[in-house]
Amino acid sequence: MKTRDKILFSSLELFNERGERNVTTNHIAAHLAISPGNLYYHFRNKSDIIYEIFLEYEALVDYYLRIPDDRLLTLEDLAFYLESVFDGLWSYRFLHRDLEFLLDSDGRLRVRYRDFTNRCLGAINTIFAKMGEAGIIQGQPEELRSAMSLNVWLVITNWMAFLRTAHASENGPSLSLTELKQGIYQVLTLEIPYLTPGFREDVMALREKYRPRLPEPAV
Amino acid sequence: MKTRDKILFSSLELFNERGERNVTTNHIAAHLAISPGNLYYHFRNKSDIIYEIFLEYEALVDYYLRIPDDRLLTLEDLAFYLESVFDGLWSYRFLHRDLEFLLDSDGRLRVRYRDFTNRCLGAINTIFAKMGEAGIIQGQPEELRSAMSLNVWLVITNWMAFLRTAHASENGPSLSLTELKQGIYQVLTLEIPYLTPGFREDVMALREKYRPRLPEPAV
DNA sequence: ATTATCTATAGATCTATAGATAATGC
DNA sequence: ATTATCTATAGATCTATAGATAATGC
Repeated sequence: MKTRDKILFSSLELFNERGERNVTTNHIAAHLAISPGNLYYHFRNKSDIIYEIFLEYEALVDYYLRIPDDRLLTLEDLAFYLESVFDGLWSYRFLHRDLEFLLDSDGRLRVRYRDFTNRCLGAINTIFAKMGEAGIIQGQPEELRSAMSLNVWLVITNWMAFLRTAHASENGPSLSLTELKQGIYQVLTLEIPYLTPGFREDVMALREKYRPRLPEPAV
Repeated sequence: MKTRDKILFSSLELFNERGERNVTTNHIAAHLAISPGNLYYHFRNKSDIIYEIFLEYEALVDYYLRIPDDRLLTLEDLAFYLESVFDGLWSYRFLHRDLEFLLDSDGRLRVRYRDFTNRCLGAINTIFAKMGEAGIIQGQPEELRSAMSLNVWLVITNWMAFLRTAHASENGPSLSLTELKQGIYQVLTLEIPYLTPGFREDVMALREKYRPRLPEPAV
């Protein structure tokens, strides 16, 4: 692997593990056993590294959210979308953690992220519409569908923060992909009232697969 | 006002305006025209300041979420809960922005915040149950109600991040309380399918008051 | 010749404290 | 006497670059 790619790879790893805020260019260089000077030869600064990593994330999610235009959606499609999106969130989990700061520090990223969000919202909206066509959920007026799509987005993008802040033990936050995917349970909860009788049972069974195993801490 | 209180007040102000990450103890002292030494006489470090501010926030939200046990809930109660919670979010908006880092840096705060979250989730759950009793929404099995409460929490706590990251213009994020309260529209969207015929119209009218005025950016 | 890497470091912060001095309360 | 404040600074980072050196490609 070229040094430039190694830097991107290690940065992602360190950012995810320790949080972007806790990782400096020195840490990244030290982790790769290269000099800081070398790192700065390949990237102008930390923002540039983050920008490149975001581009990877964006491409991945755009790829996951492709929507077939020649056939109806199936339950398998729905399961794939949910699994994939949470896989993506997991692989680039540092991004959503410090997102506001990152966007404040980099105008390019701000614009790009805004467009990305709108594209995702559009995709969720289309998925809802096509689930209506496929008879999985009842059709909804456009306005309700938009608001529901936005709620789905809010739940998806906030689930990890919830796990890390509310759920974690005193010992510090150790998050697993399994826990993260319990977010799917929450997303499907949003759809329950709209399920059609023909698909209700199957969707509820899908949802059940992601039910949190461990009891929540006492309320 | 005593210096100690001035420090808390100014810190909150600066944190909200610029983000906790961008505000150092030096900035706070300079803003108050006192010496850094003086600041450290009153607080051991920045974490201590944040902890005290969190205690204020916690007390405020706990106060807002009190639930009457001698009468049924009304629509006015519902409107009050929603308005108040978003007011609280606004006044202490820096907290949710850098929450994960703050909890990682302060174990006391981590435990305290976890308990706070669970208390809030419990309150939302109880409010749902009492709205069922009052006939505003249909009664729900406990399990669905818990999952719905959690979704309400996720939408509430993530709405501001959404505004700041996705909605903001290139010119940088200028967020208003009015925009923030459009989150109420999203929260009430979650309840639509559960509304009873007798209250449906009134709740939809309440929701309508918070509909975003400006069109969302094109998707 | 060009590309990649290292050494060394200037300059900018930031945190937190020691020790002196001023203000206040009894 | 005690409480509040200031001055001055040590020590710890971190970013980013200049300039030297090594490795690579034609």
